[in-house]
Amino acid sequence: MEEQTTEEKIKEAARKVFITKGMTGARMQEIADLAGINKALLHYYYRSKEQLFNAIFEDVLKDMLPGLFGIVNSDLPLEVKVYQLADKYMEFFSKRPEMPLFVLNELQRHPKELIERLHLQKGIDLTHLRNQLEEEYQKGAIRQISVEMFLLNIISLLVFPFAGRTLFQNITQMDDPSYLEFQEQRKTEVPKFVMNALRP
Amino acid sequence: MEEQTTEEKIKEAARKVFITKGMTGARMQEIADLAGINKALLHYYYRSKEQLFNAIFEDVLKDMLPGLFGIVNSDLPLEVKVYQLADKYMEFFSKRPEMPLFVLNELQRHPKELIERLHLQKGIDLTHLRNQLEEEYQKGAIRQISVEMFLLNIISLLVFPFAGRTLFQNITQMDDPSYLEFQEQRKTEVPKFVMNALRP
DNA sequence: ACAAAATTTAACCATTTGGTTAAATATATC
DNA sequence: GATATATTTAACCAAATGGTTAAATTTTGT
Repeated sequence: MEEQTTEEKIKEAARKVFITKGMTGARMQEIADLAGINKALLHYYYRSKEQLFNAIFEDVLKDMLPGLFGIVNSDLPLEVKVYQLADKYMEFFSKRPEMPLFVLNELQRHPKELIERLHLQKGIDLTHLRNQLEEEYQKGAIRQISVEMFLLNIISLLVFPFAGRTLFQNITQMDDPSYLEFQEQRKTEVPKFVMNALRP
Repeated sequence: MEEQTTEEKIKEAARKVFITKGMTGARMQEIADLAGINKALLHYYYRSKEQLFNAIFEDVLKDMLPGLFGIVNSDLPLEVKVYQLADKYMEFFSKRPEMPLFVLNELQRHPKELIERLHLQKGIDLTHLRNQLEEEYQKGAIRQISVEMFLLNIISLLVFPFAGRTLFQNITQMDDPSYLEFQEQRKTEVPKFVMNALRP
């Protein structure tokens, strides 16, 4: 049936608890319970909450970011790239709706330690995308825009709807099924919106 | 000099601590210290941490949302509205950079109690903006777009850069001064981007 | 000056929490 | 079957934390 190692059970449980409760809100006991083991064994695998959290957080980031870099630095035409980014990321976060908020949150609350130690610190090479935007601009295909502006706009449009879901649903009085459908629409609407905005 | 009542000192301190540490991360002792009083007096004013938190959270929301409703439901032309929203909200959050993440976070972590009790539950009437978008579309001034799509796009573009600042700065290796300048640019770039995207 | 309200002091309490320990038991490995 | 590793049990600890209490002191309003 399930060939799940104890460490995997721990990681899965820890991930769930940390992501839903945050580092400060998470309880070691709850993680142990969810993993179906006891606290002693939990500490047998990870000496401290901090250590466990760091392991999980690194996993989460490794899960979340490389895909972004991959598409961004691919040789796809700009428009295809935008559509693929939207599709891939909305698909990804649809299965992990609380992940964005969790990451943003922990990143803002423990900036130094987390960032500097996590392999994250190198950033992503934006040269390729920068050139691509410049070329499209020279061709007259799009208006001028900096990589940073372009990237942040896309990321905002893709990620915020997950992080801000509760707020937005409340403002608009949208129920859950409607919001799911809405998000499904956005997989194509966001790229359309972005490409439209880029027209000269 | 400073005519600050004890309750004001408490609220100011609690606000700071809650916003930077979150409900679970905040400590009553820290709030008392920051307010320049002692724990006994803190409990003399607010019987429990939860009560204090609720008071603060309600304040924060009242601070944050009505302005949005105001502009959205005003009689301004669409384009002016978009520019004003951007300017007002980026100005507002520039002075309270951690507020968005705090609100999103607490809202997601205690949905029922917070939402249902806070006067928030009524939502905002979108009829006016919906009509405005429809009229502009009939005039051929913009392409067709739902209020929800329009609103969420704007909010995403305005709010995410604050909530996701750490992540984005790390991805792009942008330093603090650059990011401030970048945000300043966005006050006009975001409305431009949105209005561009709306062209038929 | 007097009473009421605000504030401090300081000790105290119960609970939660991360973490430890040691012995017992089960499981795998050789 | 012996040995090492994994897991449980259960008791325990120290620190942190939210909260209380009662008495003393200060401030304020009348």
